[in-house]
Amino acid sequence: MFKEIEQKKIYLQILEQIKDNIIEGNLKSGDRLPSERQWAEQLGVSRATIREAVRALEMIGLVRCQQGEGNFIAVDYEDTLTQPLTIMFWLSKAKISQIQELRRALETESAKLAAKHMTPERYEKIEKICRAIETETDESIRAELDKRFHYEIAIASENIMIKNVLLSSASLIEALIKDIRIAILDDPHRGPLIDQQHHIILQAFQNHDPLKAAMAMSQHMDLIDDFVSQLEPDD
Amino acid sequence: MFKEIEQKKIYLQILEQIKDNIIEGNLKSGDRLPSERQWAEQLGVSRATIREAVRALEMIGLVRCQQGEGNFIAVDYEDTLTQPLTIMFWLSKAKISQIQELRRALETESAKLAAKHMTPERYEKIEKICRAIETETDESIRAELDKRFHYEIAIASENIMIKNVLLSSASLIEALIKDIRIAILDDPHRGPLIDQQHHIILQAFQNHDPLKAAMAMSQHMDLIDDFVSQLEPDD
DNA sequence: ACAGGTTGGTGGTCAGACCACTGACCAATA
DNA sequence: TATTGGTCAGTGGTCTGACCACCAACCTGT
Repeated sequence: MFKEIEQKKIYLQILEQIKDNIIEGNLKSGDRLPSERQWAEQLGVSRATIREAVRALEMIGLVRCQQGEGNFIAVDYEDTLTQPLTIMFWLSKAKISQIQELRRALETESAKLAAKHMTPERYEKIEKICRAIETETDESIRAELDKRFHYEIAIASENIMIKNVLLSSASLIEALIKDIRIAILDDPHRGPLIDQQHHIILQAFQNHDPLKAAMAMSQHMDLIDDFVSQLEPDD
Repeated sequence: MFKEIEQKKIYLQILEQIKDNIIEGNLKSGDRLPSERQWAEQLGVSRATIREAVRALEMIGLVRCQQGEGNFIAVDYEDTLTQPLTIMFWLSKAKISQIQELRRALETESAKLAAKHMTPERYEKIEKICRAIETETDESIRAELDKRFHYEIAIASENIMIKNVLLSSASLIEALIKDIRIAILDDPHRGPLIDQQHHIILQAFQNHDPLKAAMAMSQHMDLIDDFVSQLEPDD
């Protein structure tokens, strides 16, 4: 008979407005938001309310706050999920191996899509990184290159959702196991094997063979699985 | 020589405290937080600051705020990612097919892990849902059962990270395409095919065959892929 | 031309106030 | 007695106005 009257919290309304403005193109990465005082006046709300909205937006990585300078739309949304994912990890008392399984799922799908959409330019870029890994001797640089290898594949997947979730989970793992890449790359048993696996993945890319790329990446992930389960035995 | 002095924003310090308290077991799902006034006094900060922290926590689904009642730790963290994922989707102007690809990656891995860890009790539960789907005629109930089918598999995967990301992306898709399940299930061509696919998945579970489960689920996802790409043609 | 301080604007925090809402208690009523 | 409706204390939601720390840009005297 009577409709329920529902008053959305103001900060959610502000979020809506920002979303709409971004979709319409009025607001884009790096843009500066109105100053809090000015904005509050425009919207007819108090500064405290604006600040609550800004705080919520900052939490999910959409807004970057710089004291004395202003509030800005984030330059990229890659880290939008890192914070929430980290929280979720702690709260649900998950184990590192579970994130690794998550990463495996995304990494293989990412490789699959990358093989599907691979372009000569991107292939060359990734292959160059691969070659650099083989010749580099400094372990921390090798680790950095390995990171870029996966990063470029994620880009080449042309799926921004997978890319972002993948990067977030990867950085969560790295935050939990400091220098995990170095530890894995540096093992003399694994080193050559990794280079070989990289080559198989590359080859799958070159042949636009999604299935083979996925399988190769999955085997590549096995290495990391082993490493993780080794330092985090099953209960 | 000298370390940079960094004054973390207060709301981040509060987040840290909550995290620690949860990890130590002092704070658990559904628990009530101190009232804002009381809490502010305890921590020696103003209520506005407390509120900014609460707002940030609410945004990522960790805290539920009920006017006149109090602030509570969320009963589950399943929705921790839904909001950020939704924002990310809008901001990066992603396409629905990209979320679907994300979901595919997680759904197949979820099935794989579920087959690995399947117990008789869980199998029975899932099989029961499957049978109910076949006999049910009301399409909206069928859709609800289908949702539970996937939900139980996610639970059976025993990977809470994958489960939560999966559920978030699934609910994002459903938010974007209202009644997508009904639309897919209701197609007379697809109906029997779906039941058949469910059976294959079940069988893989029964045989503890991760690979087969993953493949079956992947084929199951093909159906949804088709549906999505049909109403969202490539650019 | 330049090193110095000044100044206006920004976000960060605070204190105190009022409103809307909830739940529990209690009195009046049928 | 059982139900209704009011009261009240406590909660989150919002507002106001103030002060601080910080930054960038503009002076200003050398």
